[in-house]
Amino acid sequence: MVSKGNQTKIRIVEAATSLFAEKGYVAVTMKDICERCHMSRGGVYRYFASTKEVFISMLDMDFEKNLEIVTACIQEETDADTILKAYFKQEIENIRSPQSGLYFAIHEFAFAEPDQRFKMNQRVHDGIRILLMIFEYGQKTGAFKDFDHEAVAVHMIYFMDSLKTSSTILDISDEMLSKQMALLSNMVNRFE
Amino acid sequence: MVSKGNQTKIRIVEAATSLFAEKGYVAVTMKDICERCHMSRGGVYRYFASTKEVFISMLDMDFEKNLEIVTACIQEETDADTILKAYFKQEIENIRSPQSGLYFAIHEFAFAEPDQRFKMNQRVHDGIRILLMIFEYGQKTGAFKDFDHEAVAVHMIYFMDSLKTSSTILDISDEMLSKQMALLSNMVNRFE
DNA sequence: TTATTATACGACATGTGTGTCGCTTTTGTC
DNA sequence: GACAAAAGCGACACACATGTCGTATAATAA
Repeated sequence: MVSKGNQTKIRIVEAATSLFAEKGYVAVTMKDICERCHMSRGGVYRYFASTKEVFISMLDMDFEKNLEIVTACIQEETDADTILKAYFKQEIENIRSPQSGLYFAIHEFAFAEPDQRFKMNQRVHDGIRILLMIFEYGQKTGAFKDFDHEAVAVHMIYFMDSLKTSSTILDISDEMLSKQMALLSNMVNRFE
Repeated sequence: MVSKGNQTKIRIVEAATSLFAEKGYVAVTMKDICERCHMSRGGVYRYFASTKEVFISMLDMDFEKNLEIVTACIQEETDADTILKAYFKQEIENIRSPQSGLYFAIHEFAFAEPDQRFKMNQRVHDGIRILLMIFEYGQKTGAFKDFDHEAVAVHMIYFMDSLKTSSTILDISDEMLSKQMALLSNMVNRFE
């Protein structure tokens, strides 16, 4: 028997995702979610007991997707510098996406639900690990100069996070955005 | 006649501030504030009609304080590099402060109240302006190398913001923190 | 001391979200 | 088509925050 319930679950999470992107985490209610996915309270509560559960589900789905994209990106490209550029480009797309409000919601979630903060730490840590892989590869091939890999990785992740989290709130021009990426590139590339 | 009401107003805002630092902006209710400052609903509502008003009051007070500190810092020190270091040091103190949750609350406030986002932009803009002043001074005296002042200022502000905003959520060691400050210093200092 | 006014109180009516539960509808199987 | 199980519904009781308003208390002036 193919479960129809799983389909519904995805439908609910997708509806909730758009809500989280618009209103953040705390402000979204179960009632909102019910309305957005055109279901009754009873229907939604069959699958999720709280917005917290919905959010966790969303995080898990989103995370799988992200990991796929990045690993595909790494295997496809050959030059370390090109990989890094592609990585930056992808992040810029995330910043410019209408869904970018989600990054703020994730922060809010971590703040509001202390028992889930390990997920944020996990997320950050994974991001750092990916950058470290790129750095190591780039240094072996001579594309990158000598620098403190970990510190720079941490720096990039935090900085990107700031851009993503506040993209809904603050205006930043395309020009400034590419200047920022150049600053980051300068931290690893040979030429001054 | 010396107004007692103004004293009470400050008392309310101070109580609310500690709440915002603990729970963020959205999660704090008027009821919470009443309890924290040991006043009745009627008493508090005489001064503020909503948590939004309380928060705005808090922002204004906090802002004045910050401006004073920074300008005092600039006038006191002589060497540009020392000024920058002092600036970093102050920011680290903010990150480590038990009140650091406030930075997240400010983000949440800006996200939740679109009509108040201009205040955030103002805040960021002022931060950038201060850095630009330091940079200009530093370059004149030969302490700093040649670089894109605006881009680096924007970078520092965003990066610091990330550290402050996520300090409640993520762990970062003292060692890593000083490494990060070194990375920022390298963006402006002469030696490689 | 008394009158006046600013300050503070807390009960109340209202609005809104929560989670449950018995019932109906749909789906899949025999 | 009949039956059982899964999926979906929406009314209900409950919890909680809001904002108001008549009353009480404290502060100040005459």
